[in-house]
Amino acid sequence: MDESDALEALAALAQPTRLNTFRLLIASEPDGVAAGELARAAKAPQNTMSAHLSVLANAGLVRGVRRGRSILYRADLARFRALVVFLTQDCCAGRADICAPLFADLATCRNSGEAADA
Amino acid sequence: MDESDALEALAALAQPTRLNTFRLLIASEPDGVAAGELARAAKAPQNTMSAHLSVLANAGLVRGVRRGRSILYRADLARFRALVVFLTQDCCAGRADICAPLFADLATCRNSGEAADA
DNA sequence: CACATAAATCCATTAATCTGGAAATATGGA
DNA sequence: TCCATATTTCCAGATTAATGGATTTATGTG
Repeated sequence: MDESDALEALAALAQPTRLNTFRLLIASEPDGVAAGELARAAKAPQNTMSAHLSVLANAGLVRGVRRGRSILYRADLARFRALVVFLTQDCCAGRADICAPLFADLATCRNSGEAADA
Repeated sequence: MDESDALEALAALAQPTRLNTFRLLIASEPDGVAAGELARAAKAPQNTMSAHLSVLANAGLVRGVRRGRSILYRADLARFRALVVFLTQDCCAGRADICAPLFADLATCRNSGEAADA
């Protein structure tokens, strides 16, 4: 993930329909959702959703594979993580003091998914 | 940080001059950088940079305070962290399995700022 | 006050993005 | 083969974003 990749990913997510679609796809991992169902969920025409999916796919954030007559889209979680890491590296590089509160914030998120554990 | 805030922040960062300016401002915390120096650093005309700073400021990612004749801009780290948390919550909510690799990725970043520690 | 510096605002031009109708392509079934 | 379904591609109009010249506002200095 270089700067150009990050810019493309940020631009892809900086659009309401695409952000919501991507969130839905993350929530739908690892099953994926067909293009038509994504269009219905977003209340958008099929060709409009297709254009949005193309933007997300070009940014590497989603991928579609044909499954019968449908094309099943899935979020690329590794790519998404790479984006988050790219962003956080800006504040972390040699500046853990600045970045530390981020780990505190994320800790809540982390624990919410773990059963009560050490 | 609601969805609308996140969209504005993403759009603000999805532009080369603004992303680089924001990264410079993070690196310059807590001192800040004057608007004119930011324009020089980005090799952009002063009014163009002013427009970009206005976008970043409206997104809450930076803030400018007058210091003599200059206006000193600083990154709003809390807001930036809120954006990262907003993004990661999508994959973390009840799905720690999906999100776990993110913490592994960020751990490198975390340790790079800490002196060898437990 | 007169002048220089720093940044924002105004404005117009250009470029990019969003949107959706219409047509094309791909798959599966009778 | 013929038809229905699912999705993409093509294309054009409408909206929004980026850019930079000229001007204006704000501040500091002599």
